[in-house]
Amino acid sequence: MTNLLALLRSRADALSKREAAVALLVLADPQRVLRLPLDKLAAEAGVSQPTVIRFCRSLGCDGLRDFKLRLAASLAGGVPYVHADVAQGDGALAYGPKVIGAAIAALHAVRDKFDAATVERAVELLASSRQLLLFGMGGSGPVALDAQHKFVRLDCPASSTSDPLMARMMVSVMATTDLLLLVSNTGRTIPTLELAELARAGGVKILALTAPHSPLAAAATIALEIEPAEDVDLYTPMASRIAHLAMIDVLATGVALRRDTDGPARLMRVKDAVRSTRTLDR
Amino acid sequence: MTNLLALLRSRADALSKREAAVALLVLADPQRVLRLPLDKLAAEAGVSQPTVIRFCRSLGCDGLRDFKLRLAASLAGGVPYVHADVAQGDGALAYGPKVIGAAIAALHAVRDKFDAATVERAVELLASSRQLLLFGMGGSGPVALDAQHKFVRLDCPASSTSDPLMARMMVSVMATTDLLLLVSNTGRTIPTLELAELARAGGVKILALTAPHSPLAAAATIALEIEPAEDVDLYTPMASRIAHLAMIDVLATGVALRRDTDGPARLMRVKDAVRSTRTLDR
DNA sequence: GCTGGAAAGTAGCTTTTCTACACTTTTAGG
DNA sequence: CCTAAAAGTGTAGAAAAGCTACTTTCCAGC
Repeated sequence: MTNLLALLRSRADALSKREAAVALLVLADPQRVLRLPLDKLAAEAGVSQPTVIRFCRSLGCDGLRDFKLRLAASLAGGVPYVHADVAQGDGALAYGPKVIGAAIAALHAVRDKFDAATVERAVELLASSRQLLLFGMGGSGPVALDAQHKFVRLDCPASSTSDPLMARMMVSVMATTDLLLLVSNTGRTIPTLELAELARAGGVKILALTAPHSPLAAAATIALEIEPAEDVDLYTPMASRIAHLAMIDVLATGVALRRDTDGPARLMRVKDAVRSTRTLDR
Repeated sequence: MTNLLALLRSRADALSKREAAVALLVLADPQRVLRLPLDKLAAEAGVSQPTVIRFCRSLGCDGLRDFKLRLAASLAGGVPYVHADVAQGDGALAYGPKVIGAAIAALHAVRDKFDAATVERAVELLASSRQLLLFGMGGSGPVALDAQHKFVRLDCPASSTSDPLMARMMVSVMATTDLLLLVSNTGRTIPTLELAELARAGGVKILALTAPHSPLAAAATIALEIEPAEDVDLYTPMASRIAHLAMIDVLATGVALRRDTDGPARLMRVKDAVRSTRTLDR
């Protein structure tokens, strides 16, 4: 299901003269077209009713009804968050939704390219390892830390660090039943790659959350590949880091589900342990 | 323009018995409902045609036509990511998109409730402070760390910690031109609240990223409020944490734009500094 | 200028949606 | 416990919207 408006723009010249008149009307004010019935629509475009129907069919719709539904779907969310780069003059009202939109787009991309088989294997690996070491530098540091937080909640012994030296020490004493989870947006961060090498030498399995076709992806036992969305727009930093976090969520969920019998109870226990640090007064 | 499916879920109990039957049908298979005409729809739900119409009106729509258009809009993006709780038997193919969908929904919520005025003020505050201290505990720790990473990139001196004691020491020596950014999902974490108190006593301004109507929101100079989505579903942890991160992105973007003249150049410089840690081979 | 075919329009028909009104069930008050 | 109002639900038929068969118009190539 492609975006109808995008389709319309791209195929506008493949339409006949009168049909193009309808297209013009649609592009001018799509919201309005949704409310207009066939006869008014035809009148406004200066064409006959069947021409409007034919226009819909030319776009691959069943009829006007179907066309309107698809148009509504294309219009959802108000502002299309494709191609909405932040610009110099933007106020908060402009750049806020744009930045959030970029994050949403990144998540959509992850969902569309979601590779269930690989995730299953990754969860398998996570659930069966004795302990976890999480490592990420720079922007990936918080991601590793977040993952630690999640896995500890699920009763998987997990440590995280952003210090390459510390990480090397920890990896050097890891057993083959342990797992190293490496996070790197580019998959080309040298200390991370060196760490992967060290782990391989010691027979420690590696799960990588990184860019496809990167050196890190190649070095990993299992690679969860996420297309980096950086550098597209200087002002929309790190949309792909949100994608990484979402993937961590997915993994944690998978692990939680594997421990199915007492999984919920375990989570509850962790929640209870945290509760006493909260106040209830208003 | 709210999401119709979300609205339907929330107001499901305000409907009459027969109308609820229609609601059930819609929730069970929204895509199908779009294609069904009134009579079949009524038949499937086991109610009369006017009941279906009344159901639509109860939801604030003009009629069935309008209802369908809105439903189509709500469904845009393929899988309906409301009402998609992770269940025990789910495989990766099922829970993956659900978890990601929950994150997307959280971001949509942030975008819909986006308060530009407050963000403008927050950016103003951030841009004009001498230095920044970021604090968050538990799940908010990584968020604070991430924010530090972002603001340092933008040449705002920023530190972050999850250690309350350390934070207290740092706050006690902060000047009134400094800013304390507190992150707390619930807004009820006691150490965070105590830290806020300490800051207030010292005249240090507080920017809070937290739940609306929470004690922390009340204690802050400026509160960026984000509805916590936790506890709704045990297996979808921390969707609201992604919302927090997105808000950090927005703030960082705002600050970057304020430094408009040499903002891009500055960002470039940071990118260059990082580049030498990367390998290009392969 | 004629002809074949594509594009557009006319008019009427079907489907779909909606409304007016009647009946039933529930609720509140005496 | 009965009654009356109110809310909920259904029946039937009117109104609107969408669609199709067929006719007319336009245009390119012979």
